[in-house]
Amino acid sequence: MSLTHIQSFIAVAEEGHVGRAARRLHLTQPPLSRHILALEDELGTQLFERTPRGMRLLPAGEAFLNHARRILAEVDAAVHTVRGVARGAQGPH
Amino acid sequence: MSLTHIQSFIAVAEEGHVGRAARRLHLTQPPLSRHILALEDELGTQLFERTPRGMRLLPAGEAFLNHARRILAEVDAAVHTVRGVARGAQGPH
DNA sequence: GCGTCCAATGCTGTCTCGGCATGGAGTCCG
DNA sequence: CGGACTCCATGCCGAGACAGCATTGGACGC
Repeated sequence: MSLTHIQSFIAVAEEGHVGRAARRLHLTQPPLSRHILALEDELGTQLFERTPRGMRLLPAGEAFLNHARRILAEVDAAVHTVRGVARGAQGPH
Repeated sequence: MSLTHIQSFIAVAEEGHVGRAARRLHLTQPPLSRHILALEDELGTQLFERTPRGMRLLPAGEAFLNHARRILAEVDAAVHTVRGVARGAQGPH
């Protein structure tokens, strides 16, 4: 499980389509497909239903999506907070 | 920025010592030291003060520690939630 | 000053990972 | 039917990342 995998998952969930998600992430389809498979393997359950049209979220996937977004948001908040603290402690003299 | 780096950061912050943190993570000291340096580089500020005794958190590091713990906790929650949903949707027939 | 203890760095082998090419399943239309 | 099309999955390979070993460099304490 890595932040990259989580990002890939969100993109696929939102696009419903591995190929489109790949373009959005400036990646190609095979590695992205493997990210999803790796996640499903690690979590021990399928997150998507494979349809001829693309990928549809399963209930487990819906649940994971909520957490996934929160994780990335928290990472983002961490970066901004730290930069703010650093600026505050060092910037204004 | 990766979950591994975040985990490394927490261990060093809690141990105040790269070597001890390395043992705790079943890792050696050099890669762990590089994890911290990579984080500091990415965040654009130092997180620790290097003392002859080890590593002491700077204010930016304290701020990051809070977020870091929340990130890992959220990841953990995600895993458990998904496993729970999968169990619920599949286990009881 | 010398031994000790710490993190940082140089280097190397291995493993990961992304991209290319291809496979295989399902669907639609003629 | 059958061929074309659209998906995701997989085999393969080369580049880059990363852990570990060995060593350096700096700071204390005696």
